[in-house]
Amino acid sequence: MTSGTAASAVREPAPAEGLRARRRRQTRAELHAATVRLAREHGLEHVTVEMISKEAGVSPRTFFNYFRTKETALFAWPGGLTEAEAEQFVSAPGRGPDAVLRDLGDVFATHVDEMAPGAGAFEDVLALVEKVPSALGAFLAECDALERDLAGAIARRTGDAPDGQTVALLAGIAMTAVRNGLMRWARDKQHPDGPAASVRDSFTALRGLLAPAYTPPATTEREA
Amino acid sequence: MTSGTAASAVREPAPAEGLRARRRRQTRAELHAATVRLAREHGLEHVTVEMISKEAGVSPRTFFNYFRTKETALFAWPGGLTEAEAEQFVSAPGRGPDAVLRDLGDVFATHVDEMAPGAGAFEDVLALVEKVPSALGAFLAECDALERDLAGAIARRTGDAPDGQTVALLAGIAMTAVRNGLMRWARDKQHPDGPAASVRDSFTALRGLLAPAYTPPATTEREA
DNA sequence: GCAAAGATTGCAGTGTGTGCAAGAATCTTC
DNA sequence: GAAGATTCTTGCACACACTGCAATCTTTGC
Repeated sequence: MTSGTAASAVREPAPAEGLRARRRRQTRAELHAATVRLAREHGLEHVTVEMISKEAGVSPRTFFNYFRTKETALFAWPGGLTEAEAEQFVSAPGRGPDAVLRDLGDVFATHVDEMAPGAGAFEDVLALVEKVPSALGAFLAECDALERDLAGAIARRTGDAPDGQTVALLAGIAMTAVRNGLMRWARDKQHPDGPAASVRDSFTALRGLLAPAYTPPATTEREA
Repeated sequence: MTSGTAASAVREPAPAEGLRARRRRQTRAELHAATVRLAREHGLEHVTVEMISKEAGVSPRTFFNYFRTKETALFAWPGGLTEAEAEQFVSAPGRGPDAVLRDLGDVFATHVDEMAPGAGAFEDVLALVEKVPSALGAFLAECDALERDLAGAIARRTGDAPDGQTVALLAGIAMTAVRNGLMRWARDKQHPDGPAASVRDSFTALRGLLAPAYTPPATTEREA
């Protein structure tokens, strides 16, 4: 898959991404995939870095050029949101908490959707997070990094200082909803529609919880 | 410090706590203290389990009978709230989100206050959490455990199911405020009153954020 | 082409974390 | 109080995680 057939420059003049960067991205993805696959099969505690790197076709030493630990290799989602996702969110109208949370629900729902195409591996990773303490720590650290990114985006949208208290709290609350949605889905599988629906559900519940006076109008509708 | 002078049984009939449990609790505390002290002095990455155990007067092997890793030894706060704290919170009046969050602010403010008597070590540990990735993971995992405990208490108070969505979200939001208060205090040292005041502040900001229609009475001195 | 920059790898070495079994301290029961 | 059951400590051995260094090879920029 994705192999051979060096496509002659038809539509891809490789603008800023050299061959080097491409390969690097690829081996990283391969290491991640190998980690998840093996953890799924044998349980993370019985998977060694040696196995992973062999499975991915690189040396054990190389593994550590890509991931600090076995656990961090479980999570491949990029450091934060896409350029596009962030831009869309930032430039959306409304800067009150409710509007921000509404849009964040959308953003993360689509984000999760794109992130879990097969969803098979995603599911297993989340199950692992609940089971293995070290995996939990890595997962939460990853969430924390995402939260910081998120705070930046929120600040850009509301015009607040990036390190302000309000911004940080909003980001934290949003990530709480994301985690809640993901974990509930992984545990109860109560949303056959997939994790994205579960995340969206958590955001809805969150907004309902926060402003009982408001009771936002049935979601769905975009405010001008 | 804390050495010698085996106090003859004057006022301590040791009702339900045997000598064994007492010693166990003590060496645990000593290992924790040694870890923090050494990490503060040399930086966590340069502290080995061997150093810690030597400092605490036990064998390296014994260290692992108490803590799974070096990092977890940084955090000594017990698994959750005190019996008393929990009881008081559970039986307080009001079961809406705002009332719950208000009381949780109080609970955690006092909890943090009791936890950080000297506050010297506490401060360093939080600074470490921001600096060392592995420490961050351990810290967040610890917070997660506390969050689960908290969910139980909230459920007892509101009468909801302990694993319900609303309960989980409330607990997550509350822990977000706690973390925010602690980290902001450790970073900016903007609250000379100590971490408890900072945590309280975060809860106030959170409640103000959630229900803008409410605008809880006063308590805010400053605005961003 | 050629030189700078970057990636992979082997090797050696430190440190983490676990299973096991022997020994010492504490608790139980009579 | 003394024997016996628990529990804690510790040393030992071992697998594995992770790092620094230096050699080698590939990509890149000129």
